[in-house]
Amino acid sequence: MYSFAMNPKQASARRKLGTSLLLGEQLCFALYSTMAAMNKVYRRLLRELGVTYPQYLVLLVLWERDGLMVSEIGERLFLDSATLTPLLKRMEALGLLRRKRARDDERQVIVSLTAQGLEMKRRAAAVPDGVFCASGCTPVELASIRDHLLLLRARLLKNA
Amino acid sequence: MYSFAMNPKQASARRKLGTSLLLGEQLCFALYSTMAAMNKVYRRLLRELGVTYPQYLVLLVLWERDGLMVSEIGERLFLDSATLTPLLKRMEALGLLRRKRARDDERQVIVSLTAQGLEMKRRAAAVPDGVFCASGCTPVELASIRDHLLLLRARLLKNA
DNA sequence: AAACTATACATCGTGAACGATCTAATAGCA
DNA sequence: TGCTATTAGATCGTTCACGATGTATAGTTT
Repeated sequence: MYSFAMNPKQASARRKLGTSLLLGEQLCFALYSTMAAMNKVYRRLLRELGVTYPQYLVLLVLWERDGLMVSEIGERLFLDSATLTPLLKRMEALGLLRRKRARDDERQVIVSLTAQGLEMKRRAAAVPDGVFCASGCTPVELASIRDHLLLLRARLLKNA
Repeated sequence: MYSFAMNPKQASARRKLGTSLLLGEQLCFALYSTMAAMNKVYRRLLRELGVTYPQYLVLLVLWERDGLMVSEIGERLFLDSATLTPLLKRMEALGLLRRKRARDDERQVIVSLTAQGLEMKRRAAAVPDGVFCASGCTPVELASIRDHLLLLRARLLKNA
């Protein structure tokens, strides 16, 4: 017993353009709800490590390259200081990293891993495999979705 | 000047499995950051309507079918009452909808659009078009990504 | 009827996300 | 030297998201 604003013909025309007001047809809701489902999987996997997904992302960045400025972490994760500062403080309280002002430019806060933060990389090795299993997709499928998303992201940021 | 834990050969083997610890290769981060970019586009488009993206999702659901229970809205959006109750209260305060207990079963709260909430559908017609333009993708591309994501979402929820 | 279970929401606490605004430090320049 | 602009973070207020828990109602069992 649904009430549509458009008649079926109009709706079909809009569907072809990908611009429907129907929830089930929107790419963005697919993105939103898939992200939520993915988050649920990660939460379960990360619980034993004691970190959240955004915190795990910060660790990924620092495992690739340690001793970054807050803004450099932000560039990689598309987050600004309003989000990162409290997040990093929580991680510092957990003993995963240290934050200290650079001597040569005291505006900068350098973030570096503690021994505990480094050691966690070993324990986190199982996480991507767990996600891979939960996804039930082939590596080729996953890579294909990923590359399409990255293309979409680039276009969205250009037009944002 | 990056420091990898794995040598290139190991990394390549893992890449093939889609289970790398490298940020740039993870589907999940592509999802996460693309969602954030999409959110940015929506925020701009929805600002003149005075609603947030999750509020817009609730409107989409109610425009398709009015007078739903809180839990029915939650099923469609994959959200629970802890998220929806305050969100719906804010929307009620904005005058977009009404919440009232069902007479026959007083556990249920029935959510129905006000005239203002219904009328907003007309003004929101431009939103999907705006997103479509910002995406810079063809309708076929968008539908393809969407369908891949929905498949992934179904598998993730099954294994969550 | 009393006791139990399930359902439908509400509440609480924590952790993001981000626009807007603030402060301190640095850089550029006359 | 001063003046301004820029940069790097921090802070504030609002909104989501969700696990855990509470509460009232409804249904079911004994």
